[in-house]
Amino acid sequence: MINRYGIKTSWWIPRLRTAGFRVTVPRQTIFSVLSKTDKHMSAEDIYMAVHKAYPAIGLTTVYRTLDLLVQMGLVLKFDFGDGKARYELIRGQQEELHHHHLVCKGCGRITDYTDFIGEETDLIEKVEKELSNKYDFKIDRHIIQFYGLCNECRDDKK
Amino acid sequence: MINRYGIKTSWWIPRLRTAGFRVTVPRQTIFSVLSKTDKHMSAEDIYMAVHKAYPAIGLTTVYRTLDLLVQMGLVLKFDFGDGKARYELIRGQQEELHHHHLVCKGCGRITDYTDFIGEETDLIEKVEKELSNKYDFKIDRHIIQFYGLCNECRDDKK
DNA sequence: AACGATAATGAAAACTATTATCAATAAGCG
DNA sequence: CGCTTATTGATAATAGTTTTCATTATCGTT
Repeated sequence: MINRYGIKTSWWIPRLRTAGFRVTVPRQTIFSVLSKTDKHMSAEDIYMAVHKAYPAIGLTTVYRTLDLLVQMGLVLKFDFGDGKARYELIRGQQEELHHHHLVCKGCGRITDYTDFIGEETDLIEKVEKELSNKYDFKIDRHIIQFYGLCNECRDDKK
Repeated sequence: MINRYGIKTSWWIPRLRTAGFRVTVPRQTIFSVLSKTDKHMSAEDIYMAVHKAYPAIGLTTVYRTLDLLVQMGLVLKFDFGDGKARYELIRGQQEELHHHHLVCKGCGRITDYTDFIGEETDLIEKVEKELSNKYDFKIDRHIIQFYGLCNECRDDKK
């Protein structure tokens, strides 16, 4: 379905409404950009993409909307050490809990991986449980990131 | 041994010299601060500690020296999501490769843990190997962090 | 011990990502 | 359609870090 602004309505709209927020053009546009990519975009990236469709939308609003989406639990915010935050739409429950990355230090390319997640998940859960006990911590989130060089950024390939 | 500035000489001094760098008062002072703590200090923290002994040492030099130490592989730089980098002296080889953290989102307290590292290490190595193959990535570093609330920052303790 | 080349330093300015301010705009209810 | 007020966009402000550049200090040589 298309609304009066020519933006496709989405399942998250009712969630916005229910939470007492207004459904606005910027919010729909930003969500739409996130929903159409598998990239790990920065606020600036998203701003530029959004800008193409609606040049009037400002960077401030992009930041505010991203915060909102993170608060609502629809988007994950990551830091890969290059000084800017990256945002990624959550597409499934499993993905929310175990979302691990492979980061190329050369080109900055980020790869989500879901392989070996089963084994990892088991161990992570065990470690979380034991750490919680030993250090009396209530753990609710973890980050696992591998850093290295992708094939494009290596020159050891003869 | 104590040098002419009253600073204890340290094993890393020869490494500095060998790498062609000069041994200076700021560098020794900064290294000394890092070597005497088990905290995860920010550049500002280190600057303030260093400032007590040598008020003339500037923040810029602290940043530069920390970069140098990271480049030399003597210090690890971490990001725990509060907008400032943290630095930690590497004390052993094992520590360099598997250095995992527990971060309290309330007070920001950071705990190094070495428990379960054995099991973790095995799995991490396996995952690294398989990811390297599958995605043709050369992995040389990883980050594992657990986020939650420590006992002090929880109020569910009756 | 003094000299001299130049690496290292410190103060200040510049930079970058992000956040706060505030008047103008527009969503959604009646 | 109009009213209330959440939301927006432009701008300024902030915080951590980096760059610039003239001054200082290290260390091999005298």
